[in-house]
Amino acid sequence: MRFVSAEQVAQLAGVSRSAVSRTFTEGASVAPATREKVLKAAEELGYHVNDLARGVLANQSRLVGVVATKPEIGFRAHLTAALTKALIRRGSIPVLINTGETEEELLAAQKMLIGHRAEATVILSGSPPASFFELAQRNGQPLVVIGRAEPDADRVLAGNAEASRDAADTFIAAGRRRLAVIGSRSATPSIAERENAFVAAAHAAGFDVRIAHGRDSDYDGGLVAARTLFAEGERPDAIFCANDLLAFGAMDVIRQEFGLSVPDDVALIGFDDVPEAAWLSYGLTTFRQDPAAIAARAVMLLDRRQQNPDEPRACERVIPQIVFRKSFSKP
Amino acid sequence: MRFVSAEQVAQLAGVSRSAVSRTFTEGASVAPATREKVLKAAEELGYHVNDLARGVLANQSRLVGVVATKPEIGFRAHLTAALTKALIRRGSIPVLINTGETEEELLAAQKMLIGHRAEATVILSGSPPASFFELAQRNGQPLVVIGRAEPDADRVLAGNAEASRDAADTFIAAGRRRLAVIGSRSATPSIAERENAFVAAAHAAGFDVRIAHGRDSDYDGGLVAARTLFAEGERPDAIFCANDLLAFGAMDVIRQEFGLSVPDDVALIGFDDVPEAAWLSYGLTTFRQDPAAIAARAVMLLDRRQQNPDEPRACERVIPQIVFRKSFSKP
DNA sequence: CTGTTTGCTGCACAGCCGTGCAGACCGCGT
DNA sequence: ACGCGGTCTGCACGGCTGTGCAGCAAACAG
Repeated sequence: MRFVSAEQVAQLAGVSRSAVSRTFTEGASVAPATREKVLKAAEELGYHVNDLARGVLANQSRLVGVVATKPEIGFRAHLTAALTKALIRRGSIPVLINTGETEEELLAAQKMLIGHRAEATVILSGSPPASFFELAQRNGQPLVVIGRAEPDADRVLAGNAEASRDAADTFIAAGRRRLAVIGSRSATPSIAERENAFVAAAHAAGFDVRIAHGRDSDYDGGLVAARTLFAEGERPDAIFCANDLLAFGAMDVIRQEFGLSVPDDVALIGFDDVPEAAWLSYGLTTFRQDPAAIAARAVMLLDRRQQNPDEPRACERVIPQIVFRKSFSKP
Repeated sequence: MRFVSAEQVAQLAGVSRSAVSRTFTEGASVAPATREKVLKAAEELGYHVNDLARGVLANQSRLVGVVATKPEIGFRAHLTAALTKALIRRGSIPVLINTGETEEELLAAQKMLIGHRAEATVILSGSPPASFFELAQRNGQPLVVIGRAEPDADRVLAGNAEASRDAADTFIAAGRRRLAVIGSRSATPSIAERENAFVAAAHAAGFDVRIAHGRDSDYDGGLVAARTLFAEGERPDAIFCANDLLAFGAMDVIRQEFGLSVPDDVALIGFDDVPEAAWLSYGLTTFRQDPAAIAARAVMLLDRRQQNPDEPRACERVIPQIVFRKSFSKP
């Protein structure tokens, strides 16, 4: 099945193909009468300019790759959605590459994107190898990385360290003494940074921190980590969870399996503020990350990079704000 | 910033552009020696075939549009992820159009997709106007609709009616008598179908059904609907919720605001089986929909349609199976 | 009425690629 | 040495588009 081409429209309208092209080009010089004829013929045939061919000519495809692992989970789902929306509003075409963490898969995705001359790639997760950045650079493809301190690309970072320190200080100010932190073994850089910053801040204040890990940074990870924390050793009275999903898992174990009260026996703080954090069953105190704000920064970096390819790498920071709910009240 | 072109590779390798093209074309005839030279030059320059131009030539872009409203919410997040994964595996390039429900926005998205010669469009939500189908048809663009009985397109349907009838029968068989159903005012066809089928089945068995609606089919909608059900009138002892999110909201209101027990005072059944349904706080009995299975059917329909454009519209059904958890035990 | 300006139009080319076709070259048989 | 078959190669074209340039007609000024 063939799409309608400008040639066909030109024939029907009785003009040259150039006239058709000019009709659909902003600011080109066409007589109103011919323009009318062309538009009518186009309408009749259902013609739309072939943006692919236009892109080949102008050397810009308007495609932007969004690379994410498990884009359906937790905060990443919201970030992905916000990003695609922002890209569409900008006139770009978001290509969602839902890939595994494997290096090969990532490189295959990159080949696909470079093959289609994607104008830029935004990376939400996974740990791209050095060759990834090198190839992108050589093809002049701007790269924006979200949530990872990657010096070879523009990046948007959450204030993980600041927030985590804040969490530790607030726990301590509220009189909590037996601190713990829950992270995961398959930690993304963000998760690891939160965990480390919390531990460092607690140590700096003279407190020890028990550390527990789930397999992944999800609900099941929270279950597992909380069970190890409460099954033996000194039970914590305040736990900082590296993201909300971990916190939900932990909270459920604490309440349902150990019969303890949140926040009386154990205070909890999460990270991300996904909508579930406000659900009545949880009421999780957490650090709010605004996906729309992060997406806006990413798009801004993209714009800037495209206008000015040789500028030094930039880094945007979005500082999360704590939102107090039932799982830990303001001291 | 320019991408590397085949011309440049040809020059570096000291061959003609045709040789380069043939090197990267499956099944073309190139001498091993030249192939080697070309590959080496390509590697050195970081060359990748321009799939856009290739697409212009072959009249196929490999782009597939995925149109969804709020792709970050509930089951739709999982469906979107599964679909993009399936498309990538098939060698297609998923373009995620995250659009509002507005007719204009939908048509703008369609123009974008047709302009880029997307080979097909999969629609996950929204109610496209008739002109949408007409334009797609005229441009020979296959359309797959998920979860809506749209006669002008191939479609994948969940067995909403079967499942909802099953829910009613199971409630009744368990001795529940005061039935209710929770839907939403901004109902998608799926939600409405579930609601109606449940009511019809209950009526057929001689039972009345109280109906409550949230604004949207989400957690907040569940809160609002449950409050109206329990604030006045005869309190139900069994509620069928048109999706899991509604069920979570309803369950939280029933337990936390009215101090009732689920499942002792009120039994609940949801729909979708999102991961949260298995969380300890909820343990929701629900109908499992497998996003991967639905995605696979959608891709299958795509394949079939592309091979055989004139075949009559097809309809695939995926029947959900009930998963029993704490919120309502098997009678 | 004539010269000049203005506004459009069509031609041709550029930007990528795949591929039919004819010709070059190599190896081989006689 | 010469013809022949087969493999590869380069040329040129086709598939879409945007745009510089030259030419043409109309409008306008004198």
